[in-house]
Amino acid sequence: MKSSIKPQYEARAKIIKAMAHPSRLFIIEELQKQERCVGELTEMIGADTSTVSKHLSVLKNAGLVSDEKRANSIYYTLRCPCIMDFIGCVEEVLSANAKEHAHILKCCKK
Amino acid sequence: MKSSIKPQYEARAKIIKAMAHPSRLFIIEELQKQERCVGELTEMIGADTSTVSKHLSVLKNAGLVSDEKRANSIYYTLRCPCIMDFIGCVEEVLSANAKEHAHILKCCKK
DNA sequence: TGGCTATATGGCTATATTGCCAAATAGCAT
DNA sequence: ATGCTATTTGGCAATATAGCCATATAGCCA
Repeated sequence: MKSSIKPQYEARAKIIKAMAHPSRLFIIEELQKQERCVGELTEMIGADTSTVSKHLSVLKNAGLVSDEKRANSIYYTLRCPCIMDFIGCVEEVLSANAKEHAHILKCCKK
Repeated sequence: MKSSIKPQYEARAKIIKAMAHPSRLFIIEELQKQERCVGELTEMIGADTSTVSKHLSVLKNAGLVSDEKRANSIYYTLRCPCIMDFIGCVEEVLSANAKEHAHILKCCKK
């Protein structure tokens, strides 16, 4: 890969990697509905607070969410709602995979 | 996170994780333009053939590409072009990040 | 068949990620 | 100031990923 374009792919990969975790996908989807503080997300996910906090810092570091201090909590917001379109595409892949799998099963059964 | 929906997030994360690597993003983008065999991609990326082959198997395993043997090469194709829309969204995030960074620099300079 | 080309796999090491606990920090309230 | 609540950070062990080399496999061709 030409070294001139490599950094661009690395930058993209960094963002995508930030989304590539079940809990972080959950957070993204939840924040698309409404802003949430760490405690709320922690309870929904059911992991240690420190774990959720670290997930949020990964998302923030990638620029996917932003945070705002209010009262004595920190509220997180999704910065780029277009990300949700992508989830739709991922679902398409999943259902295509499921369809193919069913097809293979059907063919082998006879 | 409710255990009933957890598998869904895991399935999505698996697909996204398959894309979360510079070389694999490069492959996805290249295959969107045209199908390619392992040797061609290997040369473009500039890594060991085995490395590229493993990247392709990750993408195939996630259902993102499919392969077809022809002559004495194996040609890979992108299965879900909608993935490219997502790259556009990632670019939006990147440029928003860059803009914010520039903004912060500007504010601190005075 | 035997050799050749293209691709995949096994094995290994280096590195990165995850998730918990414990401890630090920050801000509000008394 | 002191304590309380919310969040972050450091440290650690378990696991996963990346990339190379060497080796295996598969199909074409003489």
